[in-house]
Amino acid sequence: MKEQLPPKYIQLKEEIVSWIASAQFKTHDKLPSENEIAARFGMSRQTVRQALGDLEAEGWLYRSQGKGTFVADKADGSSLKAPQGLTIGMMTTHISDYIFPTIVRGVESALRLQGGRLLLASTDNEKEKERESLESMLQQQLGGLIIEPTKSAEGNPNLDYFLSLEARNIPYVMLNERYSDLDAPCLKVDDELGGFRAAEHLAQLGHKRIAGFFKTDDFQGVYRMRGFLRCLRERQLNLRPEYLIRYTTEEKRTKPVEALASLLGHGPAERPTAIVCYNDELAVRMLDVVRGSGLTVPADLSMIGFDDATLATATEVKLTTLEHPKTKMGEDAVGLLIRLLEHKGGLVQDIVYEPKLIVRDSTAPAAVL
Amino acid sequence: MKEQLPPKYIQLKEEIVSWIASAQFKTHDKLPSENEIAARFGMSRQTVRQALGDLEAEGWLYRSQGKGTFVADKADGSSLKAPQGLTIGMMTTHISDYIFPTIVRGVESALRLQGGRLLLASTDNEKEKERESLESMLQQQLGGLIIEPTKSAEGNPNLDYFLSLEARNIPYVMLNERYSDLDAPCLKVDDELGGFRAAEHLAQLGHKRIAGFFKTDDFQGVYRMRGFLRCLRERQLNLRPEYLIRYTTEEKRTKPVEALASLLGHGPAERPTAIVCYNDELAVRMLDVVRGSGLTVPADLSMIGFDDATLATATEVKLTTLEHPKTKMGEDAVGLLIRLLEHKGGLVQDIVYEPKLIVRDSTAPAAVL
DNA sequence: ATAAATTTGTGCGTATGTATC
DNA sequence: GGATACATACGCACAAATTTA
Repeated sequence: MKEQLPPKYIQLKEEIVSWIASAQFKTHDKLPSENEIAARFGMSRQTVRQALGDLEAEGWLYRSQGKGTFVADKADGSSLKAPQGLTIGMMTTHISDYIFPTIVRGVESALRLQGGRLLLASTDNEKEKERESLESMLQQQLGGLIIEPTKSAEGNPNLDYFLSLEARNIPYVMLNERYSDLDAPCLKVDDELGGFRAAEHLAQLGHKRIAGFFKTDDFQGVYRMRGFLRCLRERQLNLRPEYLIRYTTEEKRTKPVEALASLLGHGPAERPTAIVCYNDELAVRMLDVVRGSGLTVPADLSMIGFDDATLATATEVKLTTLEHPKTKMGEDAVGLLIRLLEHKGGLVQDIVYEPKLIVRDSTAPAAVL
Repeated sequence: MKEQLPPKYIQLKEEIVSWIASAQFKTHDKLPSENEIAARFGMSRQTVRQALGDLEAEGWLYRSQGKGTFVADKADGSSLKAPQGLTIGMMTTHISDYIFPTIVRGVESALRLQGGRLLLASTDNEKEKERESLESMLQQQLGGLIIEPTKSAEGNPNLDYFLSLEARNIPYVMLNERYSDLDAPCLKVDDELGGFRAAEHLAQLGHKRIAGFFKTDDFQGVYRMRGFLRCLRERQLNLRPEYLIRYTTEEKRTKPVEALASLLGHGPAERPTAIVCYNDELAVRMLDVVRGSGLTVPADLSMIGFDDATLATATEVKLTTLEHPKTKMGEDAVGLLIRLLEHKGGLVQDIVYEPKLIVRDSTAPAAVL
């Protein structure tokens, strides 16, 4: 069985598109001449011309007799009217987990109203997958990109691709947090305020011994923790060191659960009377821990989560939580992108949502001592 | 002053466009062959090819190896040449709800491994939105389509779009159920078997009075109910008419809940000792009803759901349920599509998954009378 | 300012492969 | 199998626009 390779000119097209997608050649850069490409790839000039001709028709390049071949500016409609309709790319850390599907839903429905299409990819929080998906998406005619940054301590190895987006005048917005080295608008919840309001709610109910569990390998968790700590400080509530548990994504199924079990093992005068959980997903797991310790929520322990996930009302004790815009955030992201597309260059501002407290059954006044 | 004539291939393009504009050649008419045109206009076949190539890129013509060159249907904007890489469209009824995100996730990850892209749309179970999304997707160069049929009693008003897919040799597969008037492979769970196993499990635990709640405006629910009924019949368990509750999507938040509350209002000798719920989403809601009646699961009432959703373990009483392949189904859908793409025309078969019972805490032996 | 070199555009020739009928 | 039609690939020559020496 002979391996069927694609035709040479197709191979060359893919090669050249990858040059553009990876920002090796930016808008209005001059490509090597036809003869040079032919020599380099060991093909005839005619074959090169076929590839270049296709790419020109598809809007990737423009050519000028006597001058050369150049990378087209996809943004200005001169090259070619966008095939039809708008295609928006979206890259989220997780597709199926937690509140992310709800955000995607907002994006999709807002986009459909505009006659647009949604190209969806998941990074699974891995830089490598982010790179693969960026590369794949950039081979298309993208109208814009919505990206939820992949958390990483190692900086931003995919910066090239984002520069390529800018070079091609493709606008992009970020969700939940931003890459610090990129200057694009960001849609986020005021997590510091959320953390503060969570602690404030418990404090107003009379709780003194409040523990906090925060995932601190992303900014969301860090901000929620900051707001939490600020409230305790302002109210001059003492925070025992063992009442603040920080964990990473990898530890999320073990560390906070074990820590709470340990805390609840102490006597009634020692253990916390309320806890703040990084999000509802953790809070739901914590419910099991509390039950496992023979205690009940909220009588023995008040709990508060974040994000108002579906999970928060699936439980027996409906969770008090802080709301997250989810669907609206997705819709707003599309709206923002479209504004950026229309009058590009206009200055852009972040959209920050103020999280409201949703009081349900998992918080109650502290027992009077 | 010498008159400057346009290049030959431009002249030919104008000539051919005039043929189309004057309706000498109509949509899908076959043009003379390249050699014939070359001879007639006294130019080389290469020059003809250049003109035809341009016209094809501009959407006037389409060409088919071995058959000829034809006038394109300008109405469907499908004429532009493909960008690189594989783009798969997916249309699901709901993007954010329940188990659908997990299926999408399987599709996305399998596709990324192939260097492909996922174009996602939601129909929200509305034929109109399905049509919009199909139309939008068809403007792109699609490699294939994964569709979860939108339920409707009114047949399939979007049939022409699917026929258009077939005309363009774009393979598609269906999830969960099929449009009866379309002949495409389908990936589904054996819901009849699932319904049977659910009832069987309860029967083996000694339950005699088993109620069933099924959403019967889709085939999934109908099959689950059939399996449920078959088991009761085979075991000659009497089913009181009021123990079988059928409801529609619109009624899902009210009818089954009220029905269960009513059933549980009867005395211990009258009320059911076990219930089968259409899916885990309903089961979770039912848990609240049971608690509201002052009863406990599984001591007073055994419950079983379907699909092994995330919700099933978020509850205090972890739900016994029947598994659903979810991620694997998504991956398999991509694999099937790629097989169809490679040797299209090969006969294709449905993929049917056998649902396994997952026993957790919501089912227990019936109390001995 | 002119000429030479470079780069794309036009036009044609040949050969071979592959799909269709 | 043979004929036909389009697809791929390479070759050459010259024209036109632009840049460089």
